[in-house]
Amino acid sequence: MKDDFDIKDFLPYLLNLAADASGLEFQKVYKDRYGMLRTEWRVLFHLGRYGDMTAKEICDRGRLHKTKVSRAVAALEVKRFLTRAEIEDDRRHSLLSLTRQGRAAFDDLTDYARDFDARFRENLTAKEAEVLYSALRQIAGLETK
Amino acid sequence: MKDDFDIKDFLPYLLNLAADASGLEFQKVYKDRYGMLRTEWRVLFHLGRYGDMTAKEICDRGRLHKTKVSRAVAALEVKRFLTRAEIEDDRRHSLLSLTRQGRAAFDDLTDYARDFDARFRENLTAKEAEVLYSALRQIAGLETK
DNA sequence: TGATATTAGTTGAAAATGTAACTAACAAGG
DNA sequence: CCTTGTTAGTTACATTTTCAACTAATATCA
Repeated sequence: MKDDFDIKDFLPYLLNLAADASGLEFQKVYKDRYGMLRTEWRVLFHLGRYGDMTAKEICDRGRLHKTKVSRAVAALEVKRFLTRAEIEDDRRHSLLSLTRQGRAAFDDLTDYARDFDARFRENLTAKEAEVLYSALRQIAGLETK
Repeated sequence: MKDDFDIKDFLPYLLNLAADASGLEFQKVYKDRYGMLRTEWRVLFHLGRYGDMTAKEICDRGRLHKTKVSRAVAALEVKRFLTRAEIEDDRRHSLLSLTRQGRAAFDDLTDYARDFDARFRENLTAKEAEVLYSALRQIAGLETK
């Protein structure tokens, strides 16, 4: 029959609902505690986890458009979560580093994220978690690692 | 160790990446073929699949905010994909119905969505698909059906 | 029945996002 | 060097989303 297809089984739709639902709780945390936007949290995370880098590197690693990163970096700078340092031999870009305050926020949010993820995994068997995460990575276009 | 947690394993992040990636191809279809926005497609789908209903019902079923639905309905009406009919005994709301054109767009897009989903499932075993879809439904807060 | 509350839907302003055009610095070939 | 092209990042503008306030219709209940 033709009308048996339901949007609730349509993968992109389901993924969107799940992404929205799962992100809500965490969003409240970085928003309420630090007044950050999603992109700001992502930029903060990349610097905290992988060390100082340029905006370009964040774009590439985080699959973020340069205008988004540019604005997030500017906002994080105003809020004193990061600083920029000119790079001597190429003044087109600069190296971004977390401030002490930025590092503290990163630690706090990362703790929260880790707990959140662990809590979620408790509802799954090891096998299920493996299937879920690996499928998501594949859909997201991340190498299966 | 403290720094072993990676954002790429963080569920909300992974879900967002996957949702974006999976939605891209389909977005092009409803956008290019029918000039629709995401919310417009969703509204169209609900009417096509579940029959005539009010904007309020679409909000509830689709978990959409009323302002989004209001604007989507207005846009779909302008494009002649749906019509409104006053409800006699309660003139606060009206019953929305697809036009012939709206129905045709629904059929076309639904065919596409069904194929898309089938194509994706080909990469998974039955067991894997079951785990993935059921986990997503759970995260999304949909009853396990 | 008349005051108050609730519901469906709309509208306007503010915030966020996406797109394209732009600047400044460097690179490369002649 | 000097024209042309590329790269990093910013800015401006249009489109979307979000939030709060609003209107109109109905419900509630003293």
